[in-house]
Amino acid sequence: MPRAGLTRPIVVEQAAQLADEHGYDQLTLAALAKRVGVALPSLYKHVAGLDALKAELSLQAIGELAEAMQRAAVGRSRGDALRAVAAAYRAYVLEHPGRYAATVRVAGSADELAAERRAAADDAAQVLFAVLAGYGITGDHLVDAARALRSALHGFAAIESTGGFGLPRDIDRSFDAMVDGLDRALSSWA
Amino acid sequence: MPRAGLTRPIVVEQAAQLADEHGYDQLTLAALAKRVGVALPSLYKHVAGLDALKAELSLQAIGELAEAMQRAAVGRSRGDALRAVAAAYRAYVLEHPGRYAATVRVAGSADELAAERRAAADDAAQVLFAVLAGYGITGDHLVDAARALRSALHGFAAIESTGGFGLPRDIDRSFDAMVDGLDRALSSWA
DNA sequence: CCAATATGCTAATGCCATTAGCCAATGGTG
DNA sequence: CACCATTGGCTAATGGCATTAGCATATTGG
Repeated sequence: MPRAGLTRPIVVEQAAQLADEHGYDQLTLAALAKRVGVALPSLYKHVAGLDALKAELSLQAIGELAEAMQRAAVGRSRGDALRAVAAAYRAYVLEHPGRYAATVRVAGSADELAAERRAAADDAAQVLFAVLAGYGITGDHLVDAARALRSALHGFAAIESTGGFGLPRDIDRSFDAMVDGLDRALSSWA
Repeated sequence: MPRAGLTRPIVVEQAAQLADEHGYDQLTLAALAKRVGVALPSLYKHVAGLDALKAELSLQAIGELAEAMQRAAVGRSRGDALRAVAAAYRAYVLEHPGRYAATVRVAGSADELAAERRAAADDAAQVLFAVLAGYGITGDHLVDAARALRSALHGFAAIESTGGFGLPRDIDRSFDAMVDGLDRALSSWA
């Protein structure tokens, strides 16, 4: 029997594409095995199981998102930085809904990768902190502002990517309005 | 064999409690059957299956949340109304994380209850619209503002209820800071 | 070229959802 | 009070998915 030539990175990447295309809840070892042309148990040569695969995917996605935000922020400040980072965040979620869903893990999942995942999440947080520092926000207020910003971005993206905005009003405009509102709120934060 | 005396409302309520106590992803017909002291297939006499049960639960939860928001809003306006509704929203999610998770359904799920669910979601939206009207926001801007408000509330609640806020900073204070920021943003919306 | 390792496979187990079909409890009616 | 239709429970059987065990064949380093 000829080999399929799978590797751990290939398996994770295929899982990411499968999740993006068909939804995170459709990410199953059976579907993944079919996609890569291999019998289901063969996947266990590359990943430790479904949970481990999801943990791996989560780590990768958080890293990708952090990097996208970082790229967007470089060379900008205040409103420009905020708008660019917000747009990058939203774009990532729309392009990679399955991966993004994977980033939402119950904290305290004590898997192998928990520490790495925390580190990647920290990278993303640092980008937000840098943007907020441009508004002159410091100390505890910085944490408050980062949480508010993250909440808004996550909430909007989560609702949009599940089709939760029912009304006909253009969603791009609503997003711009929200980011403008964030800019005003941050300009007089504390 | 003595009867367990189940009814459809009892089954749904027990499912809600199970989801709140052990997590929405732990809501399974097997676990529910064990909880109510009945063999798994017996549940099919009351609900059409797991998906139907989840749809039912979603509908109930959206209704409960809308009602909580409505009660909080009555007799208040602007900042007072905003703060009360936001607090009620957050409290509902923290008290009923499993139910809240059920409210997040991919739109276009063409189940029997889709229309009723839309109606319940509309009730909730009306509360937000009423609050925002107090800020003098109208027309398309009203939709934008409602989406921003909903995004912030949903995002914060979703992150908090999964333990996603890592840093030690007090979460209550962060929530208050976010709501204050929303108040400022809405006071100069468009 | 050969041996060690890596990568694939089939078979077997267990959990969950679903359907079919049976039987007993319940409640209304003559 | 007895009868019977309905209702709500059950067991058995099926099928999907995850996981583990054990086997066989490619690949690769020496």
